Amino acid sequence: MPELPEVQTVLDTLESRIKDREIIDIKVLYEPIIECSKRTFRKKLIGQHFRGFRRRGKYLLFEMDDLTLVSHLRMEGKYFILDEDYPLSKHDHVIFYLDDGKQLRYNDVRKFGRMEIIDKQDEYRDFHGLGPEPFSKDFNAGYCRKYLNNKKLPIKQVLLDQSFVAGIGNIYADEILFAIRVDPRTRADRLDDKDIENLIKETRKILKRAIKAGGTTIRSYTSSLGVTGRFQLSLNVHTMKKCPICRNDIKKITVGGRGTYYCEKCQKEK
DNA sequence: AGTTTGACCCGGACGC
DNA sequence: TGCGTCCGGGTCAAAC
Repeated sequence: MPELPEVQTVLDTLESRIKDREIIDIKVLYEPIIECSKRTFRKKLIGQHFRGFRRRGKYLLFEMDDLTLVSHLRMEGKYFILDEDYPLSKHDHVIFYLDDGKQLRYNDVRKFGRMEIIDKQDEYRDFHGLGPEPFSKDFNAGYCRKYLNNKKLPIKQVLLDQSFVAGIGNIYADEILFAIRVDPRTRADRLDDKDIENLIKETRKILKRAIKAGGTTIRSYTSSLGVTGRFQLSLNVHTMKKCPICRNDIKKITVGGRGTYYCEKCQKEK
């Protein structure tokens, strides 16, 4: 499931492939994907060009001439850039016909992804109640301390809360907590100043490393594989069998309804 | 009133 | 072959 680094990779890839292309037609094959009506969607977007490619949390923001097209991939959303004669997949839900003869196809097995159109001048700061970007200066020790102080939920659950910090999903939450040696079930308000400092530092380090790994994907990108943003992640705990540090078995538990991997030897509850 | 939980949307994967 | 169950990101309603 695409998290911040994957979304960034998808955006970078699409920018290199469709920047300044015009949408000359649109087919919506599965309507619930788009937040507005098919008519409105087509009317607003046909004739617009892909000018800017930005990200907010896990949202892709396509800045067009007069509006912004927002796309969320949720679980399995993917974009493909294909020739018009390429066979349609049963999971292709929205097709953008581009002025160079290519098609941008949105493909989503789970049909969980969503697209919406927003005004261009909308500020993305409060977008969908998202918290600060992990790389922004707003995501600092003071902010975290204040946010976590009155949270009794497991820290893992708070990391997944997009209003705390934007862009972290299940995989990176596990990796971040492993990196700072904190048990995922630890009450958020029990993290001390050192933990918080580590949390910020490791979050940035891990996401940055993943984005960098994504750059490799862009270079090796082929249209038939789709712009998935997926790449070989070097994971330490998530879906792992053995702890890379102490070689003990990695435990799998449920925290806040999510599958959670951790090492009971290396990650301590506070 | 603010915080936390849970249902929902889907279909592939997996177990029996 | 065929059921039933599980999984998950974000939203929203319900419960605490």
